[in-house]
Amino acid sequence: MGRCEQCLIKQFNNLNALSKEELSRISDSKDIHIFKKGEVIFDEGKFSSGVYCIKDGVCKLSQLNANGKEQIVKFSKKGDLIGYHSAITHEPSTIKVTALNDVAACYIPQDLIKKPLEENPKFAGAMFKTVCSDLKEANNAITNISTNTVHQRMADLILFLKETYGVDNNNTINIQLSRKEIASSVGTATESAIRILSGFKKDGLIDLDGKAIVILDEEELKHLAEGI
Amino acid sequence: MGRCEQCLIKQFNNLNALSKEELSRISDSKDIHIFKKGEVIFDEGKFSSGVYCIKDGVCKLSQLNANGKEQIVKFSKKGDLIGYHSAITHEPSTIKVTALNDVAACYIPQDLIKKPLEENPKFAGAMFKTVCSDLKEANNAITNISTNTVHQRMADLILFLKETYGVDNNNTINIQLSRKEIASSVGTATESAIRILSGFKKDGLIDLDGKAIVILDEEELKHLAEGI
DNA sequence: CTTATACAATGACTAATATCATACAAACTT
DNA sequence: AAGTTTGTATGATATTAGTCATTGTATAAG
Repeated sequence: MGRCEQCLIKQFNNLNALSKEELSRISDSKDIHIFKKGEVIFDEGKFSSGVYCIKDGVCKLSQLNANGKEQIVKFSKKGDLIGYHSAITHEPSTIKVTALNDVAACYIPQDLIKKPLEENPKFAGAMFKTVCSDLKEANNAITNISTNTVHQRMADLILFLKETYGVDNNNTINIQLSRKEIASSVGTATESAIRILSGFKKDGLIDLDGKAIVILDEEELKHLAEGI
Repeated sequence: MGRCEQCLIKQFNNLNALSKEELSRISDSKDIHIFKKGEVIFDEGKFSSGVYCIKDGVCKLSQLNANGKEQIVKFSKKGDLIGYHSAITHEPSTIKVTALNDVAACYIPQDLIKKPLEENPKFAGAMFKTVCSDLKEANNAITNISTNTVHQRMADLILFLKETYGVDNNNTINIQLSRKEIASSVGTATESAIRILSGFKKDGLIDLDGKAIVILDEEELKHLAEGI
């Protein structure tokens, strides 16, 4: 198994703020896991004894409301550290993390994150900025959901997915979500999500091939997202 | 002007994790401000060169969407540190902070916060946990707004205001918001907010006297908030 | 290969919420 | 005090989005 010291993933996260010794200690204890599409990595309400560093694949971070309706609050990116909140505060996790495709992730026992967080100001500062940035995004999501229409948010999601996961040379977005997941991210009913996607296709904004979404008219999607 | 070392407000925030020296340095440079009701303390898009420690009064933290519609993302509590994100990252503020009543706040130049954040692990850790907690709340708000009805969110807001700011011996909530602000917090149109409040009054859940809200049936409000 | 199960699509209908219009009351202005 | 602006309230209507029902279509399981 590869060593953290050589791992290129840490270019994408805060682990590159760690010292050689700290990294080496993590490397000695870490454990690589492969999660199959659909597998739950962390569950809401459970305690986590460590943190996952996402090497490959994409996860959804979601919450259930009182009626069991799911809301996706975030999609992970390569390098994301997952589950640090619960590991640090010793509170049960408030989010559920599920693999959207096959995910390779390194499990890091909580102590090896907590210690540098207390002792390494560079790492602590980087983590602090990351959480601040997540908070900023969450606030934007609140404003987006409550002041924009479902159409706008759908256009916004499509653009976000392109921005975050890229497209192939066919302009097909490099991540496939079910209609239900799209609905849970936008914050609408599955049928509404399907209808809006069909509408976008009819209007020539996108093309749909099963779960694959092809972007045809990015400019118009941007206009839509801005409510013009 | 009082010294931070003696200030009781820091029982409510992370400044009590600072050393005597750090506190003393802040005390030497701090500056107490009084903001009148309605005054803007920080504006969205502006850079902030420091942090405010709220001693007294309540602020709303809000964002404007593309069409100029306001969304309140948070209400401040006594002791809250406001504006640290912008001060630390040197990015323009993504939120606007407005006094909802007369607010007394101590201005602390950013360096006196940034330095302890880098050098004092206890303070850094406390701040980290605070942001994590804010993030958790923001995620809950996302789920709440997109999966619950306006009625539920209104009941939820009323209970939150009671919980956070308390009631007098008449069961009147100790903070007064305009109907527009209530709507901006719940994420609905002002008319809808007014209609729902009138409905709650008609159903004997609350009483309304101008901007004052009297809680009459807390149990039923809780049921409503949970969607029962 | 066939059956079972989950997912996608669409129509019909209903419910929730926003918008527009108007009236009145309260709070400032001059 | 009269006028102006801002906030509150409510009805009528339009729009949006959710729910229920049905059909077709993949995908998985036996």
